[in-house]
This record gives sequence, structure tokens and C-alpha cells, in this order.
Amino acid sequence: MSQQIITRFPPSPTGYLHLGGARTAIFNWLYARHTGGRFVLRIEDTDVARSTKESVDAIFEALEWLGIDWDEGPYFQSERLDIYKAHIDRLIENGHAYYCTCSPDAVDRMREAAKARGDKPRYDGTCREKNLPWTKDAVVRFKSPLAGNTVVEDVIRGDIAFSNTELDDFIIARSDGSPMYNLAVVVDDITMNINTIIRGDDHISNTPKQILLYQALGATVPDFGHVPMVLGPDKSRLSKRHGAMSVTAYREMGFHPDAMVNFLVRLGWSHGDQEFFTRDELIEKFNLEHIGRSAGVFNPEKLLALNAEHIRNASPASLALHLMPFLQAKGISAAEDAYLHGVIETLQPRSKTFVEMADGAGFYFVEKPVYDEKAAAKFLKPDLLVPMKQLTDAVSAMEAFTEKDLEDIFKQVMETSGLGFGKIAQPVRVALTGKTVSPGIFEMMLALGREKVVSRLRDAVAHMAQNSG
RNA sequence: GGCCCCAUCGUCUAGCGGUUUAGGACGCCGGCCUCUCACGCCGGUAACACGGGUUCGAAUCCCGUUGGGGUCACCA
Repeated sequence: MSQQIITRFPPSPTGYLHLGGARTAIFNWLYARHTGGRFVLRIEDTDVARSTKESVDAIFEALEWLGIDWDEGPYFQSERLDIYKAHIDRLIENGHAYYCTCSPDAVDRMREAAKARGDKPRYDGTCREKNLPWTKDAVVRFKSPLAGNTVVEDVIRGDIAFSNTELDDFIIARSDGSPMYNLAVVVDDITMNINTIIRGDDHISNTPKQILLYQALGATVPDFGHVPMVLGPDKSRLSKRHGAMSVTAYREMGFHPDAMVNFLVRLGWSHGDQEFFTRDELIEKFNLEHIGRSAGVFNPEKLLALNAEHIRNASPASLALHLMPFLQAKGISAAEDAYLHGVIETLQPRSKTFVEMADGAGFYFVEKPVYDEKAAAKFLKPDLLVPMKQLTDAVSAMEAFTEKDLEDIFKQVMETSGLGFGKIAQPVRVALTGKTVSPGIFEMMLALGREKVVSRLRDAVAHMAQNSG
């Protein structure tokens, strides 16, 4: 029986969830879902000074928006201090760790000295063999092996060997007894049965230390997979100066979470030439074998194009949920009904974001469209009064309000007036929307419904008559 | 600086020794479609960082160079 894959996402709540973090969360979540495994959420808040409740909430909010759910947790490291303490004590007892009373200043000095000699700045092992007892200012250090190699068997990069001489006796517990990152992660991953760790490659140099900790604790080393980082357009690490970094900022800009997920996954993972993936397709096809090894540049234009494609392909009903907040932000109170769905359908092919869609939806929800001055001057001129009136009367007299019948009416008007379709459509467009740009005439009329169409046409006719002097 | 990672069009990438005149996508540039704007469709632009090997044959394997990135905390 093969064991179930158990992955995790362990953000530290020191800010919002950024794009890189979101991507590793998605990778882990996807891998768990793909394999029928479990996905654990853990908040790494051992750094009390930098961790905030706001950040925790922001992370939950971002994950929820992305549609990433977890099977276990959230665990908080701050609530697991006793567990770390027990493991630290065990390491001291079995000789894998020791108390060190060297002051921070003293350690700084040895680092400076080592640097001056051209060596790697590191702790020199002063207290390593002293077998010191606990004292108030003592930290606990891990006793790293002095020779040999530790190799990371990375599932996406292959074996990476580190000489143990590169590692110094790193601190695993602060003088106040709280655990340091490497210790806490390893203890958590052991006790939570995590067997697959997918994370950013900025963690790669931590990995040998963690492997040593696993071994010292007598635990099975999990599979590690280090994914490349997400870079800004200038190919440097993504940071604030590159603009929006926070995942939720993209929600505000009108992006569809599925597009965001699709984009982030495709940045570093591939399935042949396929670019567009639904959520289910991703779960079905995602694997570790096709994760790339080189860093990727975040490309907002591609995200935008992908977003437009997701909007085009989604059902109006599912889009309605996402669109609602943007409508409200514009003061539009729309009900979640068939009318809204019809409106959305006409807007789908011409909206790259929900912001654009909400902008385009405005005229559907007003009592009377506001005429754009230039548009009205150009198209609602008296010379079209007759055909427009004919059209209006015909529409109001229609038996069934169908596209076919509307087309017939237009044909009749074209015949009697001798005008081309465009000559008539443009004034109708202005009458219905107030603008010269809109969805197609017939689909729009159908979405608006006969009542609104007739009343707007009548208003336009009145406007034209009034201006005929 | 030590250690580690990486290297195909501007960007995301396919390619896992021969089927490649290196494919797709975004962007950009033409054109078609057309009731506006879009969508869609057709075409074009553009890359294997460099140098050595290995091999009958290399974008694909090895080494080096160069260039980028990461990491060296009582942060995570």
C-alpha cells in the first residue's frame, strides 16, 4: 500500500500573501488534491515581534479567494511551544544539541574575525564540548557533524550535496526558550506527518540543516521539491516596487481567482502546450515532474489575457458572484437573477476584468441612459426620425420578442428607408446605451427586454424630434 | 566573498540524442470577419548565452566561461 501524500503550506504572518507564496500554496494544494492526499495549513508565528493577527486574517482571506481549502489546521506554532521544548530537550539529552552561553556580541566578533581571515562567518564551537547546564541567557545549538556530506534528494532538481563543514552549530532555541525556524518546521513536519515539502528555492540552503535535524530526531526525511522563485519584470526578486504583490490586490483589480490560479501554476509548470486550465483540469493534470527549474518573470499582460479567457469561458451564473461587489462599488444594485445573467453574457467577450465588466454593465441598470454628447449629436439627428420611429413602433408591436423577429424589423426599416444596417444600428445603440460602443445590437436588446428597449427608443425619438427644431 | 541553484523568442514555455527549416501562448505588426467595441480566424516578427568536448548525429549528455538568482541571523 502506497502512503498518502501529505503536503503543507506554512506562511509566516508578517504581511499579506504575495504571489510567490500563493504559488507554493497552490502547488502543494494541487499535489495533495491530485494524489488524493491531504493538505495542511500551518501558521509560523514564532517570531512574536513580526507576526500579526491582521496578517493571519489576510492570508486566510487570500487563500479563500483563491479557492484553496485545507484538510487540517490551521495550526499555530505559537500554540505548540511545549512540543518544541520537548524535542529540544530530547536533542540535548541524546547529545545532538547543547547549551551555549556565548553572548551575541561574542558571536559577532568571531564572525568578524572569520570574515577577516577570508573564512565563512560562523559560530566557532566554543561551547560545543563544554556540556554546559541551562542558564538564563543560554541558547541551544545543534551539534552539526564536522565532516561528511548531507545530500538533498530534491524531487525536481535531483541530488544536491552540501559539505557538512559548511554548516555551523546553528541555534535551535533562543535564550527565552522559544524555537528557531529550522527546529520548529522540522518538529511540525514530523508530528504532522508531512511527507512532501514543496517550497521556494530560497529554502534550499536550509534543507541540509533540516535533514540533519530529522536524522537526529530519528525521523524519516520527507521528499523535498524546491520550486524556482517568481521574479519581477526586471528579473529581480519580486518586491513592492514591482507594483501589486498581494494576491488580494488582484481580486480588487477584477481578476477571476481561477485565472489567477491558472496563471500562477503555469508560471513554472507546464502540460505540453496547454495554456488554459480549469480548476478541475489542474487537479487532474498537475504533477511534480513538469515543474521547471528556472525562475519565472511575472507577466501581468499574460495574466490579463488569461483572465479574459476565463471570463469568456465561465458560466454567467458563476461570474455573477464575482461581479456583484464591483457592481455595488459603482452604486449599481443588481439582483442575482436571469436579467443579470443575460447582461453578463453580452459582456463576457468584451471584458478582460470584472472592473471592465461592471463598467460595461452600467447602462443596463439605469432608468434612462445618459447620452454621450458627441454620440447623440452625431447619431440622434432629426434626419433619422422617420426610420427610428418606424422601428420603435414595430418593436412595441412585436408579438414575440425574439432575435429573429428583431432582425426582420430591422430589415423592413432598412428597406423602407433605403439605409444600410450600420446607419440604423448606431442610432439604436446610442438610444439604448447612450454610447457608441456596446455589445451587439440584438443580443443587447434581448438582454434589456422589450420594455426597456421600447421606452429607450421612444426617448430617443423624442430627443430627435425635439432637436429637429 | 564561500556555498548552492539556474540559463530556448521581449515574457511564460514545449523540447527529455535523430520525426526540428526549434513548436505553442502573451505582446507587437499586418489582414479577414463585422452593426460599434470586442470575440474569432489567417499571416508575420522573434530564441537554443559563449567555448570546448562525448557521439555517425546535440537545444537535448559532460566540462569550463560568462551572466542571473538564492543563501550565509537569538527572521521565517
